Amino acid sequence: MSSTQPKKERSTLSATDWERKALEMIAEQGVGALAVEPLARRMGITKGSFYWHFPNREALLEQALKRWEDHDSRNLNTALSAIAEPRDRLISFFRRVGQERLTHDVYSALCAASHHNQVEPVLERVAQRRMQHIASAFEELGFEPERASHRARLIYSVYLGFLQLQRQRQTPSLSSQEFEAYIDHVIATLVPD
Amino acid sequence: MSSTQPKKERSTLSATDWERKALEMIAEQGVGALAVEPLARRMGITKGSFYWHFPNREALLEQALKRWEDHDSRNLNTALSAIAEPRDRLISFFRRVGQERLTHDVYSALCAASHHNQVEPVLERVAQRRMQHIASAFEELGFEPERASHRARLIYSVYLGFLQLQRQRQTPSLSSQEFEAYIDHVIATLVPD
DNA sequence: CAGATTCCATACGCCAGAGTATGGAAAATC
DNA sequence: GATTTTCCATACTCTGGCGTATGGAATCTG
Repeated sequence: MSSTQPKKERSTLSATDWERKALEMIAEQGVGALAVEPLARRMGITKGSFYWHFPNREALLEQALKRWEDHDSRNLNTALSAIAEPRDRLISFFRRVGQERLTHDVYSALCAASHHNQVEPVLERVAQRRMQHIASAFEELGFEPERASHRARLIYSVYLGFLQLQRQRQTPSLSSQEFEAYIDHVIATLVPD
Repeated sequence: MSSTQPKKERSTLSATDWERKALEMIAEQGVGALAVEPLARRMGITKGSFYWHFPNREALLEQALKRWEDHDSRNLNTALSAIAEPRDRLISFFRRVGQERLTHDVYSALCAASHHNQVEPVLERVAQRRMQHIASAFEELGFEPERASHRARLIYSVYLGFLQLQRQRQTPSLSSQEFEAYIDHVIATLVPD
């Protein structure tokens, strides 16, 4: 499928096409399932193409992870600058769990592969950035630094645990009102009025 | 089968020996790394032995998981009956994170493999039991059922998120006072006085 | 002590995925 | 329009783990 729209008849693939599909596979089946031949099959092509664009499997994963991390990082910054009120920022953090499905699924899959050499540093940076984001919101709310960082770690743990329960299919569907009630309880418990 | 200690010179292996080593491997390297030949090498033996005790790899994993789950289930019940005061039960839940290292590491590894066919049902049952345990403690504290189950889910998420951060080596060492301060914050925030 | 049983070693066949080598068709370039 | 470049197909080799087949030594049993 031509992602751009010049009249190409042979519709050739680019490296970023591979990276995007790679992220899809990671989201659906995990990092371990990201194999060259299955991925090629899924794209209706053979691995001859793959090894023209990438030196090896490792390079693909590297690029895909970078792409994902960059996207996530930008997301965080725009979300941070969009909402002035720190309390609203925190609330939006919880409510945002339902949005950006692919991004969250990828993150969830990465968490499940946290021991992987290439995944580990990515997870570390992302978690650090996000927790920092939350902690500074609490500082704006008047928490002293240590207390703010504790609360940030606590809240981020809640998020990670939620992803885990979601992987286990032990969480109410995101659109249900059972879910809404739970979120309300979380906010009431963890975000000061 | 004498798993007792009669004077045996040839020191033959039993199925439970394999299961125990399997749990060690899972704890250290994850479910995916539980392979027959590497496991046999690790035990200083060949897989000829393995396939005498088990029909296949799947059976080993099944047995090992059952062993782990039974152990965990007993642990929960004794912990439940040992402490009368519900508030103390909750606090002990958090403080217990440092103990029973192997059991926790196994659970953490299982979480990382939550999509695995054989692992999934185990995780589901274990999480259900534990959350139920927490929820009933909150009911004893006067929470109405829905609120109690919400709080239980929240607390269990904190625990799961903690395990995740631990896998990422982004958690202060369990013996540090930084960790103690964090635990205190968690208890103060989530457990009513 | 002869035979049966238990436990393990060795040697195989099988399969999936990684990476390589090479060729070829289409498109771009001159 | 001839050549070069781009992109992909095909056909290999190689590696690691699964499962099987068979034999052999130790141990138990009658």
